[in-house]
Amino acid sequence: MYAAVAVPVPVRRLFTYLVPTGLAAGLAAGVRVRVPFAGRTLEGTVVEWPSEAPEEGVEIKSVAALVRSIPPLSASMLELTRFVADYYLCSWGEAIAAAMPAPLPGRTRTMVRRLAAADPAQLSPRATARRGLLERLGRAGGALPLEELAPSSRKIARALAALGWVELVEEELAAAGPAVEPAPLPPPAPGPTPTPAQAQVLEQLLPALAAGEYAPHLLFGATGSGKTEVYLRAAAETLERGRSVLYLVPEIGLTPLLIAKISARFPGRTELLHSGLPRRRRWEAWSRVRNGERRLVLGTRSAIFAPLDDLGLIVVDEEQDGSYKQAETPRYNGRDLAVVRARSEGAVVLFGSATPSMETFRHASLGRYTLLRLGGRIEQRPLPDVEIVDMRDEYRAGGEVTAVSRRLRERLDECLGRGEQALILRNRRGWASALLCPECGERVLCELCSVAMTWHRADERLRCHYCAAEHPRPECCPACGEGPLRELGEGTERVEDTLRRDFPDATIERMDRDSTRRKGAHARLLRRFAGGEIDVIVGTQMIAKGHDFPRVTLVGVISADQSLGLPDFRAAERTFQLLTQVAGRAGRGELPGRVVVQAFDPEHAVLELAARQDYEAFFDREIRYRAALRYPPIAALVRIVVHDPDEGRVAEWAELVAAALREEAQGKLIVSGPGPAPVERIRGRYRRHVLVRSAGRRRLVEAVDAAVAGLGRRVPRSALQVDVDPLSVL
DNA sequence: AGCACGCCGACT
DNA sequence: GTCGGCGTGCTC
Repeated sequence: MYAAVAVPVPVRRLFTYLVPTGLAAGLAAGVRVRVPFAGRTLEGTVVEWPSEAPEEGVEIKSVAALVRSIPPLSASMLELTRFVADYYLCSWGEAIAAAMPAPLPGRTRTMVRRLAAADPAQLSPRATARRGLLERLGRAGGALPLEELAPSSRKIARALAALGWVELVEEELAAAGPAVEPAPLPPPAPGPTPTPAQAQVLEQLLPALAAGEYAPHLLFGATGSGKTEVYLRAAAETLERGRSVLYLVPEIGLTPLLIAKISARFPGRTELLHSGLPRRRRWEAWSRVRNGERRLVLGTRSAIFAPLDDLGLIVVDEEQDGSYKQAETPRYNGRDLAVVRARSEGAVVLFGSATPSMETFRHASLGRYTLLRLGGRIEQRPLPDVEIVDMRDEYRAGGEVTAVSRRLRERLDECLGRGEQALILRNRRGWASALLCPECGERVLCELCSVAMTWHRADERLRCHYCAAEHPRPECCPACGEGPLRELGEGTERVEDTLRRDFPDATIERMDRDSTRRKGAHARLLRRFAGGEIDVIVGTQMIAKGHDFPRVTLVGVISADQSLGLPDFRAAERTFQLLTQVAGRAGRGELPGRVVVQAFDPEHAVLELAARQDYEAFFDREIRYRAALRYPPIAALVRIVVHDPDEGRVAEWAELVAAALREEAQGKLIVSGPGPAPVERIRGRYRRHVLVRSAGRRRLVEAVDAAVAGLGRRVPRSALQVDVDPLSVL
């Protein structure tokens, strides 16, 4: 009897194992097994039952053990992970690995045990490493776990095992699983009465939930329009009908209020699932869901794989958020998988956004998704009044020009005078974005990446934002030796400093990745702001997400048009979303809001559309641009990055990749490149990319798969990153 | 990915 | 002769 096993290695195929008679009874599709693989033992998943052995020439090994502590994957989860493997072009084993919590270390381990025959005295006097290991084993009572040895010592252990001096044995560790006794569940709490707008949307949504069939919806409503209550009502309805609910959010850290709200509303039914949980907790949570003890999962991207059965509803809040896309293999998009999963399970999908992705809004406008419009802000609060400031006027006016315009200063003055609060968005960390040599015109670049290093004055370090490189500020230009260096571009630190000078009596704090690095710092900052201890927060895009601050009446945006210049087809979309989101922070309470947007190109259509908060006009404009250039969502896109420390090899391999794709394309795909990636070098690796586009996504992915497979040995697979539906091409 | 295998240079 | 460093190619 044979089993086809998916193992977590980047090889897009299954491996066949013999099933020992003793294990045959417990084996079924979806069961975890330990199998010998290339000299080690891996945990894999049985996915198929081939009736015959693979052809000649390979020694078929046997399944080593059945892992009983992990419940088998359900048929629908096998189907979903298989889809991930075939669509995002990774191995099935990698897809399964992404779908489950990371293995707990020490369920089983390999021990190196010294055998009686081992006598260090018989070793050659030069075999110091071997003798050392034998002696170390002796001191440790004869055995050590292989995983505790350094890689070089592992090699020696294997050599000694081949000589018969030590043996490698699998040791089972006691799997401590706390027994959970099911408690009777308290009834769900009633929520607030829906507003008329919410009630109207629910009137359309509830019949879809009652039908119990696949039905995608887009809940389109401004920040503060009350989308959360619609999600919760839909969840209550689904649970009521005995089906389970999956509620996805971009980042769990931003949702403490939501967590509290959901647990209060559905006591005892909710499970939190995200990669920030400690491994053990993650396994416990996963098991509770798998066992059916919890029927509502709130989680981030990877929770799309939550082992819920009879799924009736998937909520994807802030569906446009880039966090739904995984940056590493498998590069899946949780939002897109929501559709795949809902379709196969007959569930309702509810996407929510004030600024939907171009993809989702297009589906809605073509009628593929039901568009649910959630009108006006709660209690009919008006949209904020937006002013666009032309920064060129600041220079024309003469005098000292800082990142904070005269208009923004006036507005801040008024705002603080009324005892209200303000948020200032500057989407760039640090003090100065670059240090420039006035003599030779060079900027201080990272040694490993083709980007300028950022000056962080707070801790006096020059940092690369692409790799870990950092060093003190050079006295003079590293290129020509002249000095001193000039500061270019103002980041959050500098803006914070400027504001402190301009408003010495106000309490001003900064919120960016640097100031929130320490655990709890982010929450503490927000708490102080909510409590009125802070008047102004200056920060990066993280200030635009989550949280409702009723006393914020002013939002300022510094260099709003900067991100429009990025060489990325989504630059306008991202800028529009960020501006709309941050503008939505102004005037959420009783007080009216005001937004000051500073730009060097104030007439840019995207800024004007964002100022009017006119999403649909933005969509119509942007979709025409995407159509003209054949970019998503009009065409499907796959990006292949070739990267390696050797520039020549990258160029050569990228040509091979492009040639293979053109061969495969047969004129039916658009193959662009190869060309340098906009960031040409990261961490010492040169990068060139090829973009492939096509109207039909299935055909596109199959062609890329065939082309990459056809490259065989000519291009090492590890030098390629294949990104299906990339969010950015930088 | 990560492991074995094989070839090379350093060291004894 | 060993040993270990690194490039290549395979893993049931």
